Parts: sequence; C-alpha cells; structure tokens
Amino acid sequence: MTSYKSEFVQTLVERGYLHQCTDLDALDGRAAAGPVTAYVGYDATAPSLHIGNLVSIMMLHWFQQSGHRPIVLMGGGTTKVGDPSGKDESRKLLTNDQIDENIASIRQTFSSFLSFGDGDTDAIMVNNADWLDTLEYIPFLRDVGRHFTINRMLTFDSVKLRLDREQPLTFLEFNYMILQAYDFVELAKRHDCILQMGGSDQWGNIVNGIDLGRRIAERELYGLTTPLITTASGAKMGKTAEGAVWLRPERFSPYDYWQFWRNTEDADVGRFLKLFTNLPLEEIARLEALEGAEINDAKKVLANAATALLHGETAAREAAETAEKTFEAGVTADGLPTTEVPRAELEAGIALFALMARSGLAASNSEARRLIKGGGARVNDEPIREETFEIDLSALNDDNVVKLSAGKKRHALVRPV
RNA sequence: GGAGGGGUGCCUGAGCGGUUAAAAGGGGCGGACUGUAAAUCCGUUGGCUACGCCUACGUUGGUUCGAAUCCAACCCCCUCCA
Repeated sequence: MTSYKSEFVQTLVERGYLHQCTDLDALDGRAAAGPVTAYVGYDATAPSLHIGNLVSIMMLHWFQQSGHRPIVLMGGGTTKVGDPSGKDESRKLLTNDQIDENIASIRQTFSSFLSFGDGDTDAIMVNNADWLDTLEYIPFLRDVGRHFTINRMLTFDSVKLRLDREQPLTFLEFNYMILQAYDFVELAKRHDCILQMGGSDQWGNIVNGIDLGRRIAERELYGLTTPLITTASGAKMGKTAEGAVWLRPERFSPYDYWQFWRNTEDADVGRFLKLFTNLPLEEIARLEALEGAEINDAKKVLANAATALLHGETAAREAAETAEKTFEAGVTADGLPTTEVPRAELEAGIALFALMARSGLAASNSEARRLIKGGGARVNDEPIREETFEIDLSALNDDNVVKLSAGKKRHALVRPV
C-alpha cells in the first residue's frame, strides 16, 4: 500500500474512508506539517443523525485522533433551505423551532466521538445560522452570487438529477449549494478551516466552496468525500424493520443498535470493523480471517465496539448480555424493550394481537394477527397460532413478565404495574 | 394559446362499469434451510376484537341498482404545435 506522510491521510486510506479528494498529495503535505482544521456539515432535518452520517463522524474522530482540529457545523441556516442533493422531491420545510430542537438533540451525539474544548486540537461546534440568518440579499448577491454561473450550476448532479427526472427544483433549493460554498469560506476566514469533508453526494457542493474560497478569499481549500456505504448484497446500509438506524438512544435503543451490527452480513464484517470501530488494524485483520460460524465472533466484536463508541461501554455490555441471554442461553433477559400494562387489564385478559401491537412488535392489530396466523408469534417462547389467544396473569413467568416474540429476533417484555 | 396523454396501495406499474382491497415486480414482515449471515424456496403485505364493517385509486360534484373504471369542473405533470 502506498504510504502517506500524514497519519491522517494514511488512516483514511487504510481504513477505507476515502472516495475522492481534490488534491490528496497537497492535503497530505499540509496535514503532515502540523495541525489543520477541517469540518463536516450536518443539516438538522431530524432530531437524530443516522447510520449514514456515521462514516463522516468517524472520519472527524480520526482527524482529531491524528492531531488536528475538527469543526462540526450544524446547518441551522441551511436546513431552512433544504439540500436537493440525492433527493427526488423537495423536503418539507421545517420551522425554526423544530430546527433548534433538532440541533440540540443532535449535538449530544458528537460528544461520544470527539472531545470538545478550547485547546488547539479540541473540537468546536458552530451553527451556520449565525452568519446565514443575517445575510443581506443584495450585498450577498453582489459579493458571492456573481461568482456562480447558472451554466455551471446546472451541470451539478444535485441539480441535473432533478431536471433530468423532470422533478421540480425550487429556486430556494437551487440556492443551497451557494450557501454551502459560502459556509466553507466563512469557516476558512473565522477558524482557518482548510478542509471540508462529507459524503460522496456532497462532492459538488464541496467543490463549489473551494472555488469560491479561491475567488473571494484567495485561499487554497481542500475537499474530501467518503464512499457511499452499501452492504455486500448491494442494499443501502442502515435499513431495518423500524426504518433508519438512528444514533440517538431515544430513537433507537442501544440494544437495537447492537443487534444491527450483530446482524451484519458476513462479507461486510471486515470493512465495517475498519470504518465503524477504532480497533487496531492488526486486530481487525485477525477477525477478518475467521471463517464459517466463527465469523459470528467477529460480528460480536463489531457490535460491542461500535455500540461502545456511540453509547458507552456500559450500554454496550448490557446490550451484549441481553443478546447473549436471549439468543444463546435461551433465557428471558430483562434488557429487552419493556411495555408496562396496568395489572387490572392483564387480569381481565388482553388479546395477544393487541398486546403485540402495543409493545411495538407489530404496527397494527391486523399486522399482529397476520403474524400470529403466519406462525411468527410466540409467548414465553411458545409458538401461538391461535388468532384470538388471550394473555392474562397466568402468562407471567417467574420474573413477573411476559415475553412476546415476533419472529426469532424481535422480542419484547410486558410487565404488569 | 391550441391538440393529445397522464395522475392508482411503501415504490414501480396493470386495470378502464359489477367477480377489485385492486394483476405483476420491488421493498417490508413471517416461515423453512442456516451460523441471530448471504443465497434460495414458501407464505404474507389498508384498518377495525373481524366470516362482517369502514376507509382507499389527484380534488370536488354528477350519471348509474352499482364507478378506480363513464361525465363535468378544478389542480398538478408530460408530449406535440404556436
């Protein structure tokens, strides 16, 4: 493997984070010469980031680990505009309050991966609303707008895709790339930030920022993107029964998160270990060499390490224990998602399908009924196929809970209160 | 401005007066096989304590015993002409 001068670039390449870079050699040189500053921007479209954002978060993590200063840019301003990249339709506009709430929630995620503070290589978090909200239209158009030609903007994928598919692209969204470009220049001026990183769909936006930096700030800026992570069978990563894999525990529990990694496809284990854990490469190489059922051990290491990174060692250990009890020892683990039901209701008897819907194992009563009919439902590990089966106090086990299962992997507990 | 074509379930996409909760594929879920994997095969896929009822085929009205299917108006999209 080619060797690089800087630890940072070396790590990126070795661990598989690098997709494209505007000038890798130059960047390598800068990073080798001393601490530099880089940023990744995150729009606040939801109260939590998801797995798809994790690659870039990990990249910031390594960036800091190798002695540089990361900036997390919260897109408080750009979220009001909406990034058209990779989307067929305009996103529904969020209110300012929603955006603020989302930012408050999202920021907590970063403290697991980066150390914030005032030191030279401490991470900082900034919000582009701070400068975008107060922009004056005409001066902005004159200073920044004149550097963008419509001709060129039309050639960017984010725009072209919409136009080719004959989907409307509003003027509002059309401005997104200009604002993002401006962000980069603003960060260069304020924090001497020379590098923007992001997913491969951000390439166009990043390049625009670099051009703008050269024109209005006379600065040499760099851009770098990560590959889109797909599973070995080609699916986009991060889809589960419940939808996206979220990073905030209130939206996606540490146990579910652990399970997500545990269920990684065989062929992806090595790649994911490199991307989503900070285990040393030698250790990963050893795990990658495992074959057959032994790969399960590597998957557990992956799940433990990835969960520990995000939710902490304790949460990871608890999730591992719950999984161990549930899947290997065959006992009922108390770490499973639990639904509380008034004792009186349970005493009177509740239909199994209703209880499954309430506990989140099924989206509706009908779905639960189908599940039961199809043989996918179990109560205390006993298969139940009787559609109108009722649960009452007699179903409580020694731990005073009822264990419900939908399929082999999804379990929940019901506890009387 | 004129002439055509079209808007269907999570998505793609059939249907074009009753037998249509709506073909087919994808996706999802469940089952079998396994290693809590992949591939494969099978089942299932609007809601409702449910052999019945309620919502659903762009919107609103109308014609019919009966409409996703016919008519009218409106909204949106596409193609051709100007």
